[in-house]
Amino acid sequence: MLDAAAERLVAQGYTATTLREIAADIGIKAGSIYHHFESKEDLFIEVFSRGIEVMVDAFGDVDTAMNGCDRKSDRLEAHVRAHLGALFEHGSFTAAHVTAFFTAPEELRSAIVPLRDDYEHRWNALLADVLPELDSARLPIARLFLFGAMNTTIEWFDLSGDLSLDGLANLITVQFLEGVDALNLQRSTR
Amino acid sequence: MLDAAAERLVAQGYTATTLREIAADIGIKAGSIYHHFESKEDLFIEVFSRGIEVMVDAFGDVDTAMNGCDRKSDRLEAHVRAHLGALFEHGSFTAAHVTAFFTAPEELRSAIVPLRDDYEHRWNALLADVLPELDSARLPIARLFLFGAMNTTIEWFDLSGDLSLDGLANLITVQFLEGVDALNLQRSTR
DNA sequence: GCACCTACCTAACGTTTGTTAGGTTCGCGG
DNA sequence: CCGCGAACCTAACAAACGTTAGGTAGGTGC
Repeated sequence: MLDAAAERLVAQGYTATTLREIAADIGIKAGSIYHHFESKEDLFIEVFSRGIEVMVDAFGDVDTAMNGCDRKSDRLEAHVRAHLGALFEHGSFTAAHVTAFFTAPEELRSAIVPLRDDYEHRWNALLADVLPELDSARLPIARLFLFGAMNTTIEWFDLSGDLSLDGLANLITVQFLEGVDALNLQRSTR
Repeated sequence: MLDAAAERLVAQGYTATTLREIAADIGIKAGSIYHHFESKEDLFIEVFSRGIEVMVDAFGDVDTAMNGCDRKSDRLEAHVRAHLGALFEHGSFTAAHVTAFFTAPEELRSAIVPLRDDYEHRWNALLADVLPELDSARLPIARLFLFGAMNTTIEWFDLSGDLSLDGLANLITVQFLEGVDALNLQRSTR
């Protein structure tokens, strides 16, 4: 049911997604939703929260797996890959969060913001470690650039296309670190 | 009235924006809108179209103004600046387009897609000229990275903050061309 | 002064929305 | 076999939506 809600969110946004649609998707009636959630807002708070949860979990997994990693660019790339994985490989929760969060009403958003901040702080810490020479005031901006590149992939990237998620993660990381000119050097990434 | 519609779009998305709200914003009643537009869809087609129009015009202005420009990175930066200008300095049409386009119904979107394609082709041509050494298959991806960085600025950039639009355009261009490490060298851009 | 057009209003229409109260079905524990 | 709670349904509610028909005020041209 949360899955169905997330998929509708991605396709239609918050207001256009009706409880009757979600109910029909899973074969029940709209009124029955209120046996599991107190309101529409309550249901979607859960969906958005899980979207962040997936991202945070993926981030944590990479952190432990990459514990003794020497090359910092590899660590960054692994985290980029994890973020993209959350977007494309773990259901629609994260995708729903990224695309539909700003279509939700204010009250709902403010309940989610603390979770978002937590995830952003992790990335800030990561970037501060990977790029120690970067001015700390400029660090959040660099993160926003990176987030922009990663999150807008939902609007165009196709999992079944020629480019794999690993390849995409590599492209984004290289482009982020060394600029667009370096893209050509990364040909044979699968 | 189109302005009011665009501002509502930015704040609430397509479905959550009602004709009664727009009417109230400009001091008329909802029914009166139908004297100017055939339907809600019709009204927002006009709004989205103007959003692209603003971008295309800004692009064209830079193209003529930068005609005899030698340094290609300067040309690119000027275009980035123009795109950001369309987002922040020319009303809410472009901002509405970027934030709310995917919240609109399919039929409306397909009426706008040709205009979008036109704008994207201009950017592809520009990037092919500025970055001749870049593999042409990778060029659209580079453009999408750049668009991602530029368009997500709506979610965080503040015109009244320390960073100016010129400075932001410079940061994005440098980051795009040379990578995140180069950001530190671009301090004193006001 | 008459006709006409533009811009707006009033008042309603049919539909859809989130939500609720009350009833039904089914399975498990005792 | 009984009781009970979880999961679901039915049927309706008020509110809000896009939309429409018909009417009104003011200005313009003849």
